[in-house]
Amino acid sequence: MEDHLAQPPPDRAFKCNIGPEHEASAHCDTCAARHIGLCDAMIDADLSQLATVAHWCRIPKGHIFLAEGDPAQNFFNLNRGNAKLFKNLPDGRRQIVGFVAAGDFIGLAANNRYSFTAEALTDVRLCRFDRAELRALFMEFPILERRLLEAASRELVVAQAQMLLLGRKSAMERLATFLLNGTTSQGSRRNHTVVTLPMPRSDVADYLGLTIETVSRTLTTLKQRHVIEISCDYHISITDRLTLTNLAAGLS
Amino acid sequence: MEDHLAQPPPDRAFKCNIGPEHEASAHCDTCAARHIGLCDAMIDADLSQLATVAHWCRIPKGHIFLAEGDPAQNFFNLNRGNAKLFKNLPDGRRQIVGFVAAGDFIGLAANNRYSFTAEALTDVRLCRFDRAELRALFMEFPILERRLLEAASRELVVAQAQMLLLGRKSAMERLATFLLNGTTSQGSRRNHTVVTLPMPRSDVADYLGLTIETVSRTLTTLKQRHVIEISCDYHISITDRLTLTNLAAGLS
DNA sequence: CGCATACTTGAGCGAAATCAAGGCCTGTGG
DNA sequence: CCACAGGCCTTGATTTCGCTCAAGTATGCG
Repeated sequence: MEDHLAQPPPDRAFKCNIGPEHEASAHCDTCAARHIGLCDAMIDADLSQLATVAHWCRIPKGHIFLAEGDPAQNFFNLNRGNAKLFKNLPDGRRQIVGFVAAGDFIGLAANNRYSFTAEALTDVRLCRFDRAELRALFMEFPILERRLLEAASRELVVAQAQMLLLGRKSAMERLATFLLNGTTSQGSRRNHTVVTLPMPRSDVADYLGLTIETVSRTLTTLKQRHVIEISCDYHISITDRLTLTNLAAGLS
Repeated sequence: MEDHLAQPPPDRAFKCNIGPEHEASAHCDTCAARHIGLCDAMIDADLSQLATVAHWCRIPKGHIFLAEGDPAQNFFNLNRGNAKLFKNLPDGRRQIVGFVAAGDFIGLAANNRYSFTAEALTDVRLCRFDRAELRALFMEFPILERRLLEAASRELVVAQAQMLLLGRKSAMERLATFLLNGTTSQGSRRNHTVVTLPMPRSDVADYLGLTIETVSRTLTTLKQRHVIEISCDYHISITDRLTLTNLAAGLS
């Protein structure tokens, strides 16, 4: 009956990797320019100014680089790889609140302290921005703020769709929705679209508010109904998109 | 088996109330200045410029003033009253993604089209801003964008907490969390805090991803355990905050 | 080879949904 | 004034979907 709530997750010793000792060496100009999504807007501006506040770092797979409750000092832009963002309950239950891919920002949803923990799903490269320094830069390049506002708006839309999923959809509807979402970003041809999951079943379960057993059983059912095919655990091909779409909306 | 998804909700005829015919009459200077939360920041600026793009309107209780799927042309700041924001599934299942009170923005979570429907819980007064006009104003007052970014960040934090609730918490934990959240904004003294719910049980259920029966049963249990007292349906007083806090975290 | 990790499958259970009935309040109309 | 209808809430009985517990299988690695 002890209070686990305020405790940091177990294996965040790695956090030192984005501490001062690793970052003084190399500012990431290309990353800063390319991945903060401002190439076009700042084409005439002095990009070196942005580069001065951007520091790159690499996070190995499985490591936590940002913990719920920590002071929100940094702001990240994921450059390469995938990461998951999650919240925990004292007894270990976990909810993944989002997955991030290349180009995504991490830390928008932070005022004083981070509201979630971030863990690398693959080896990850990211740009770190000090929030205070970035804020100073906002003065000079207000367009920066606009981009972040747009990103936050998109995240809010996604979050609301996820609330509908978690609050009202059945296990089958959740899986169908999840699989379809995985295709939109990766060339959505009619049929035989391949969804690549960069995460194990346990993360799918924690994202959809289910258990791994239910995820597994539901995927098996979809397989038996010839809606999907599972080549290996991380590659699922959609063979009947129409049925999957109907299932996602709860129409069958 | 028809497609209800794209259809607007039934009773949004009222939307005309925020159409051109009602708004030419009175620009809401005080509202624009006071409620966009910029008094301090724009103290030296020409507030009339903001007022030129702000139009007030009144929405009677129960009416929908913004529908999921509609082009996101406007942006609102709620001035008085309460509203609920929700998403529907084709078969009628509903998820409330948020409640808004005085001072809150509506429409941050919109890129091209609104991602939810908004309905007045009480008589509502709000400021409407045309997004295009507002965007022009951003050029002059970049601080505006900063405020919106901060608001969006806060909303994201709340949304993520709600995902944890919907995905992983039990009915009792959901209700306890909900009641406690209701107190933070309204003077949270130790005990005997009164939570005023501006919405019926059905909305609580739709917000927490439960049925009205489960909400009712759970509240009854809390009453029987002397954790809360229900004077009337819309006024719940918390008599044992410690127990409620433990219940919210799943500790008992 | 043994072990660990991840996934699948089955049996049984339980929390919340569903179905159904009844109470309480408000407003309306005879 | 009462009768009645319609919301809204509560309570009870039953069902069900997904969870828990428990094997069992496949794959990768030292």
